[in-house]
Amino acid sequence: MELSEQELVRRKKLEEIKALGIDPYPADLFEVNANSADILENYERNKLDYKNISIAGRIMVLRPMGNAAFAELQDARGRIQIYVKRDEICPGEDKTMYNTVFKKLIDIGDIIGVKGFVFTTNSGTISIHVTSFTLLTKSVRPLPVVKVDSEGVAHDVVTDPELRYRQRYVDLIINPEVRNVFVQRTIIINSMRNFFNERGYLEVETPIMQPIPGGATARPFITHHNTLDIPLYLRIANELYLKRLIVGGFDAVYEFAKDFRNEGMDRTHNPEFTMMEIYVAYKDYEWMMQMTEEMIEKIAMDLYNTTKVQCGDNMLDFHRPFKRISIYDSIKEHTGVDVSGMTEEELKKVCRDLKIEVLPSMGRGKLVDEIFSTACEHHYIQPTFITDYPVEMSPLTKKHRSKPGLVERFELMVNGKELCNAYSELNDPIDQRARFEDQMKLVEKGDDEAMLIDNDFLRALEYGMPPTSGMGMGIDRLTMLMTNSPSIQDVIFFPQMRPEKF
RNA sequence: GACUUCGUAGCUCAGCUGGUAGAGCAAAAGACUCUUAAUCUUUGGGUCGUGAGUUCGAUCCUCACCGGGGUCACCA
Repeated sequence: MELSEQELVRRKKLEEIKALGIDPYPADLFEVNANSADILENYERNKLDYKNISIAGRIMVLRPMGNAAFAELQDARGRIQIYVKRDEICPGEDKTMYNTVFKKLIDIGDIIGVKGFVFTTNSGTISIHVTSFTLLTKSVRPLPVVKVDSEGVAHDVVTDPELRYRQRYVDLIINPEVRNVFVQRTIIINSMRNFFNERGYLEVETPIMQPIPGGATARPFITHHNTLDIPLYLRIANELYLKRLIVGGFDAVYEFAKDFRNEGMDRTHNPEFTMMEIYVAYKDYEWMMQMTEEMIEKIAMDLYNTTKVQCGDNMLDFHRPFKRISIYDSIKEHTGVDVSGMTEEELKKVCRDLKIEVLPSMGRGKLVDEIFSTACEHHYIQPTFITDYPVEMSPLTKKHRSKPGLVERFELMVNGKELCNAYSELNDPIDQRARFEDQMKLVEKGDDEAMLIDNDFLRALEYGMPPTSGMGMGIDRLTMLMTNSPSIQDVIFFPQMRPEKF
């Protein structure tokens, strides 16, 4: 690997630092008793508390001016200006620490610790007057420099997605709003977790490697266990395992699950993604709809203290209750066609009229799903529950209590996209076996994503699962909505990419 | 997987109907003890993504490949 001019210079500085007897990567802890945000917020009110502070961070800007210098230090909470005066840090005859170490050997990107006191400069900037500093880490690779002018306009912002996603650490250092998106992601997850825990629901963990990939229709990743000498699949969902736990007697379980689907990647799909699934016994999908809207409203409040969230050009409002419409009514509303009583052939004609490609492997359920996706889905900007799907596209869902041919299922649409999927869970083991067998027929027709029979799951249902409602929500997509991020890559720290060549 | 578009200094970007490249920041040397996109003087830094072809000559045109983005397909 050939080094650039600047990398060579920094390595040379590293040697000079060592030659001066300074360890560029010291082992000693550096005691920190302050942070940038706290100082900027509270110094004016509480000046006495900031006479003797110790703070550490990365140097982002250097403004040397002869025998004094200003610099900006970035810590986990923000940035603060420091003021380094030669005769202050070098009170004696030996001015090496300032003239050589600080002015010549310290670079943008280096991590230092400083001790001193807070003051306000003549031009009104709260700053740290440094009395001593310690090099904590020498950086040997030049950091992209983004400068912000007095009007707050950033210059030379690094927007190159390749650099941002491959070197997320750099993205996080130089683009402060990126950190915030990920902090908000964690707030969302914590908000959800608190919501469930307050209700006494149990957070659990279930297998990621599964012998039969079930609970969803998707192509799985396959791996191999050497000792057992069997194929194992990375889970596409954890639904069937959580339901086994309901059979086992837990009355409410949930899991934030990493799921894996071996399919295309785009702005809304990453091969590994996070899904929250929850199952609550003795409830139905009507109850689950209410819980879902309550939970999402709370998440918005926890994030922004309002139910209104800007997302692209749309102002979303998560104020309860959300609108509800059945999938057939929705199709009727947006196409003028009543598909509720149609046969497979009639549905295929509707698809062709809407210029939807019809494949032989498509059954009734798939056709209705295609019609809805094409003609209706994008209309639902404000949160809307779509309810009562055809039985053919919902093999794990209980048949509707009053509408023949339908199941008790809802999906929540927001900003024209599906955000969650939920239903009254099918707990009739005989019916469940028949549904699996129908899925096998789809497999024979060429549908390589249809579900496989899970005999152990059926055995569990035979022991009896109480009436249960379950719901799954895409955490990445929820975070995209809530943080106004147009790409899933902006809400996953390390999105999947083709390996880089070095 | 298909189509489309992009790849020039550490970073952000110019450039050329084809004559082997410029700026700002960053870097180096010097000046400067309240700067804040600090300023001033000087200097260095590039096999123009990789490979092939066309041409007297390619960063520019053609093809292939590598990597990224977008649209579509598949899906959540």
